[in-house]
Formats: sequence, C-alpha cells, structure tokens
Amino acid sequence: MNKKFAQVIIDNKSSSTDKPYTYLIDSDLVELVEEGMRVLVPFGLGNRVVKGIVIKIEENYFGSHKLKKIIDVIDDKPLISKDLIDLSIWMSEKYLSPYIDAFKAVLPPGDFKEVKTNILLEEVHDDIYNTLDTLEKSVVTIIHNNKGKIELGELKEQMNNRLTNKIIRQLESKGILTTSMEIQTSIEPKYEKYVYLKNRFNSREELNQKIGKRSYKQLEIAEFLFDKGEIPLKELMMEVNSSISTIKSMEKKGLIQIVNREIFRSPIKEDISPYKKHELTLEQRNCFDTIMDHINRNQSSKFLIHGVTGSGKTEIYLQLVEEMINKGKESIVLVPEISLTPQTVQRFVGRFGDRVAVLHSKLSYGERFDQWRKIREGKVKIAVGARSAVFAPFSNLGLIVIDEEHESTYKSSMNPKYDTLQVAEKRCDQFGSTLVIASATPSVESYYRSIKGEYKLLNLKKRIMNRELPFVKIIDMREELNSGNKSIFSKELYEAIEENLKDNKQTILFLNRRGHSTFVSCRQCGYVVKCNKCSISMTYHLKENRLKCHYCGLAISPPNICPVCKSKYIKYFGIGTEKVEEFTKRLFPNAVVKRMDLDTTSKKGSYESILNNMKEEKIDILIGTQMVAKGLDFKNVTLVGIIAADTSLNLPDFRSPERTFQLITQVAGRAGRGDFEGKVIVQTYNPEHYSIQLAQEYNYLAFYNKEVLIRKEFNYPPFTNIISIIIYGEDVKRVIIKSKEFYKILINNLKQINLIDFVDNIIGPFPAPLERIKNNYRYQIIIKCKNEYLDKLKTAIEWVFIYNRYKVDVTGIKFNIDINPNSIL
DNA sequence: AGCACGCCGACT
DNA sequence: GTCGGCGTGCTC
Repeated sequence: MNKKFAQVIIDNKSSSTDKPYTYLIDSDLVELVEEGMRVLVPFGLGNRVVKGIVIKIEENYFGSHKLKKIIDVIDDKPLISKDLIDLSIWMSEKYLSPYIDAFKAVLPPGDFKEVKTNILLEEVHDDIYNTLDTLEKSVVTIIHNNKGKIELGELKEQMNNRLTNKIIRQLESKGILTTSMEIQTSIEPKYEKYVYLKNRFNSREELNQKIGKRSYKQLEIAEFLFDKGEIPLKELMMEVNSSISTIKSMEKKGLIQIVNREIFRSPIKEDISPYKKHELTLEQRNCFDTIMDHINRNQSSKFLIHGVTGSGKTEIYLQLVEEMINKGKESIVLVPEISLTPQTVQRFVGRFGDRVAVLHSKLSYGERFDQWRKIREGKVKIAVGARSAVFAPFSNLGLIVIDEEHESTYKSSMNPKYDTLQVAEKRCDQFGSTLVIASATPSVESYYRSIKGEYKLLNLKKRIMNRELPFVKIIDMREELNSGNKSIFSKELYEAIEENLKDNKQTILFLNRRGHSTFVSCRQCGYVVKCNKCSISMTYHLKENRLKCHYCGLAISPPNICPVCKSKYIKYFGIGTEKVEEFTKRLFPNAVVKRMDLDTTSKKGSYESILNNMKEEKIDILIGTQMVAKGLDFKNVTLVGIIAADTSLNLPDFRSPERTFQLITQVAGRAGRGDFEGKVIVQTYNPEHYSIQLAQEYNYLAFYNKEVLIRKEFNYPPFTNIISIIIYGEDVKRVIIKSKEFYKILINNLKQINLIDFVDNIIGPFPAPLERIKNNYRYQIIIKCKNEYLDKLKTAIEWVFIYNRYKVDVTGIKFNIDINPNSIL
C-alpha cells in the first residue's frame, strides 16, 4: 500500500496548538497532496473538520501517536512554494514566532482559508473532446453548463469523486482548462465577535430570578453586560475573568447573543506617467558594472552601496532590474513604507508599467491579494513594496534591492518579528540570487559586515551632475537663548527663510514631533497631564483643541484649571510641528505654509496632493516630521531647517546617536537637488555632540569609526545580540511578581544547561522605559548573548516563556519577546 | 478554538 | 446520592 505522512499546520491562534500535526495520507490521496496545499483534517476529540496547510510530506512516521487520515485536499496546486515553506519554518525558529504567524507572512494576504480556485474552460473542439475519458468529459460538461467557470469546491461536490483534482490537472496539461485563485475579501470584511444581553430584562431583579444564585459566574457576567451593553467578546472575557465555556452556555440558554461585527478598512489609487532611462554617471556605471559582473559570472553576492543623498541610487536599481528582466528573472525592490507612496514607485511603474506589482500598507486585502496573485502567477516581474514584499512569491528570483537599508521599519515589531535584511539574505541564498542594500547612512551593523567582507562595499561619493552637498550650519540654541531670542527660530534660520522667500525658493522645516505642544503642565504645582492608560505625557493638538496620547490614541479636552491644585496657571510646553506651523505663518504671513505629518496626511490622497503642490512650487515652506526626511526630490528646495536636532538624541537607547546622525544627513539631503546650491541650518542644544558634528561634515566614516568603538566597549550589536522580553498585563502587582518569578526560572534553567556563564549579561526585571501602554504595565528583561550561544539561549527562552514548561499561572500576563529589537524602549 | 472529563457544591 | 456549573487539559 502506498501511504505517506503529512505534517499539517492548523490555524487556531492558540499557542498550545501551534505545531505541526502528523496525518496519514491514504493511498487514494497520495498522488494529490503536495507540500503547500491546504487539506481538510479531523481535529480534536470531536473530530471537527478544520483546514490546515501541509508543510512537509514524509515516507515514514516514527512517532507514537495514532494517526488520523487527511479527509480531502482542497487545492489543485500548492498555495505556496517549498522555498517559502522553508523560509517560514526558518523564521519561526529564528525569531521565536508561532508557526501560524510565520506562515501567514508568506501565505496569500487575507485569510488563507478563504482562498478559492476558479476553473475556466477554454474552447474545446469536438475531435479533442472525443479523445477524453468519461470522467474528463463529465468535468468539461459540468463547467460548460456553468457558463465556462466554476469554483473548485463546487465542482468537486458535483463530481463527487476523489480523483477530481487529478482530472483537472490532466485537463489543464491538455490546455482545456485554466485555473486562477480568488479571495472573497471585498464581500468578506473583517469581523470581531461582540456580546450583548438579549433584551428581555428590565431590571437586575429579573436577571437574578432568571439565572438563579447557583450560577454566580453567569450572574456576574449578566450584571456586567446589563451595565455595559454591547462589548467585544475578548474584552468581556478579560473584564470578568471568565472562560469561554461559561459564556457559551449562557448563549445556549438564550440569555445573551454573540454577533459578528465588521471592522472597517479603506483603499487608495494613483496615476503614473512614464519615467525615461537616464545615462549613468561614471561612478554609477562602475557600481552597476561591478554588480552585473558578479551576476554574469554566476557568483551570488551581497552588496552594500554607500551613496550620498542625491547620488542616483534609484537609477542603478532600475537598470539592474532591467537586466534581470532580460535574463528572465524577477526582482524585489524594498523601500521604507514612508517613501513608498509616490516618488520611488512612480519611477518603477513609470519605467516598467504593468510588469510591476506594488505592495503597500494602504492597499485593501482584495487589492493586496490581486498583487500577490499577479506575482504568483508570473504576470509581473518586479515587486516594489515595504518590508513584507520580501515575501513576494516569485519562482525565479534574481535580485533583491533594499533601499535606505538603515531604516528601522525593516524590522518587524509584530510576529514574526523578522529583520528584512536577514530574510532577504535567506531568500537570496535559496535562489542563488543577488542582494543589493543601499543607504547614504548605512546602519552600523551593515557597515561592520561590509568591513568584515560579508558584503561587498560600493561607494557613490558624488551627487549626480556633480552637485555639491548642501552647506550645513549648526546653531547653538543655548546662545540664542542667552542673547534673548526665545523664539523657536534662531536669528540665522529666520533670516535664511526670509531670504529664500525673496528668491522664490522653497524651504523645508523638519521637526520629529507632531502636535502643537508636547506636554501640558501646571506652573503652580508642576502637574503634567498624562494619559490615564499609558505612562506618557499627552500632546496638545491645536486644530482640534484636544490633548492626545500618541501611544493609544486617547483624546481629551485640555483642562482649564489644574486638576490637582486647582490653579489656573496651565501652561503649554514643548514644540511640535503644529506649533512650528503656527509660528511660521505668523512670522511670514505672505508665504504659503503647509504641514505634512500623520495628522495632515491621514485622509486619502492628501499626501500626494501636498507633494504635487510642492513639486509645482505652490508651497513656499513645508513643515514636516520623518515624512519629509525620506527620498523626496524637489529641485527648488534650497533651504532645510532642522528645528531641534536633539529630540532623537536624548532617548535612552543605544541607537539614538546613530538615529540622529542618519536623520540629519537624510533631511539635509533634501536641499540643493536642483541647479541651485543648498543650505541646511541645524538648531540644537548639544552642538558639540559627535553625531551632530560629524553629520555637519557629512563624515559617515568618522561617525562609523567612533560609534563602532562605543558599541564594542559597551557590548552592543553588532558585537552581541540583544533579546528583549517584556512581561505585561493590567495588574501591576501580578506583573511584578510574575516577572520576578520568570526571571528566577530562566536563571535556574540557564544554570542547569551550563549556559549562564556564556550569556554576556542579563538585566532585569525592571520597569520598561515606557512603563505603561494602553493600560498594560510593562516589565522588561534584557539579555545580551554572542552568536554562538544564541540558539541555546533561544531554546531556553522558548521553554520557559512560550511553552511554560514550569506551569506558572499566567492568567492576565502576556509576553513580548523580540530578538535584536529596533530599540530597547 | 472547541470538546470532554472530572471535581465540587447545592439540592432532593 | 445526583445534577449541573466551571476549570483544566488535550488536540496528530
């Protein structure tokens, strides 16, 4: 008997069922099931039928479970290829992520269980039809009677024959059928379960009578619902600390109703004009040739392009991609989310037209699925997108480009908490393809690796057309203050803006903080308005006249009198982009001033409209956050002002000098991109800090050399790995007790496996720098560990925190484990 | 997530 | 005793 064994991942987001389950593939299915296909399997004591995905097929089974059989196979082709399956398994191990989350990253967007296969009938001539066997004929007839198109599941139902998938494949190879995937997202929006009391009770007394004293838990829930009305099921379970079974039995009794409510989402669209090919400069050509030379000699290689801002890196990517197309290979181009919207995408779509798939966060599930399907079915050759585009399901991948590789958005903060650079390396290894990463300010880690020879370093030192990098002037704001200037503009910046306006040139003002005032405080007693769910001061937003929490979104009206001491001396401190806008408009009443940050670009198309106005020179002064720092290319911008270079410098994170250096360099790069010289004015209270000084000189190498020494001395990446474990929950006392308990268990475990002496450092548990977010108290343990012991350490962490082998009661406690996180805040 | 098993308290 | 609620543990 020909039988095989399949490892199946079942989607039910509970950590205890997140592992491969082995099922028997009976002889009648053995030829139909492939890795990457979805199957129906019996699961649990009640053998309920669930959908799962086959990740491995083996000839033998040596385990001791009595195996159940796969009921049926859903797909006629694998949803994902073998290399993406391997990649997911690799990710779940590398980043300690649940399998199901790692697989969701590579599976079609949306709910993979809802993917349908459509079968389309081509024209069939009688002479061909007559060569078919009976079963094949009946398939053709069924589809014909269904207007030439049918969904696979429905066809199988009508055929009522195990071999349907096989027949389809035969007919497909004869060119009689074609198949195509579809997902029903436009009519299947996202839902969440809500609970409410069935409206039969007028009073508590009536409730008590109906339920009876015995079911005190039910009574508690009912009373809770009586007060609250409708509430999400998850929240209810949290609030009353009850299990689902209690709630379900109440539903059975008809006391409560559980309903699905839709959660909203929205799409956007854009128009794009052609972008013609540019002649490469000598430097660009050298860089391009070196890469192509390696590719042509079939040496799979990794390159780091260190190119100053405005050196024309995008044109190099474009031409590399073109070469790939000529070789019949596909390319993935990754850009940070923020610069994704118009400019880079316009260039790719402008040059390659419908051979480009664009993936970004503003697509709806349906749109995203369409892009995914185009890639999967080989209809496009290039995928341009944010970090998740690294999973684009190409089958003959030749090149991955990562633009602005230093950007923090390349590290995911959700499961799987992957680092896009590492994933890209892995994919390139799988396909033998080329990896090109590039930045004007490479991350210390990447540059270190290029020095060690893991990446081949390519330099672009000149801007195109030999334009000069803009002159950077540092203004010591302490001196401004001493000379009596309390304004947010130094004298020098003010005069420069004034002059720029006179010359009809454009100005960009950068401040990495949105809102109007960053905190509101009482001058009498020092009280600061804080979010009542997060340990963070609230930012005042002028336009809406509200105080907002930038972590949880809570908005309240600003107080007129101090809630503590009742004084009316409430003052607004700190500057945000909104206040900069207000001041700028007041000081330059004749200038057209626009602000670009999260608050002004949340509406559909508003980002594009601001950029277009900027391009058409309808805006004199553009004020913005991070958004203006990346990739924007306006020829008429000659002045860039950095309002406060210190905001990113004083954060308690080892990467803050690096961030500051990168930010200043990137923002400065926005000036002088046209025929006119650019100027940058940096305002700071720390003018002597090395990251500001060296950014002024555009001296990346000196910055790197200094920074890498510090990293070595204090043992930070790239010399070690940092693992952050955050233990959080709503009950502070429990969080503290549990984090101490887990810390002890972890230490004991590490002692047992003789690892404790090899782990560089374990600190904690201490309150996380952001001690409270969205009502959760957060305690943190930070572990440093060299590469060679990392795997052992991860196993220990998995054992203690994820599998919870020590059976610690973890009700109300959650963990967030991040390996080499972006920041340790 | 869903299902069964077994403990335990309240009522006959 | 016995009925029913509620927590616990397992799912190839």
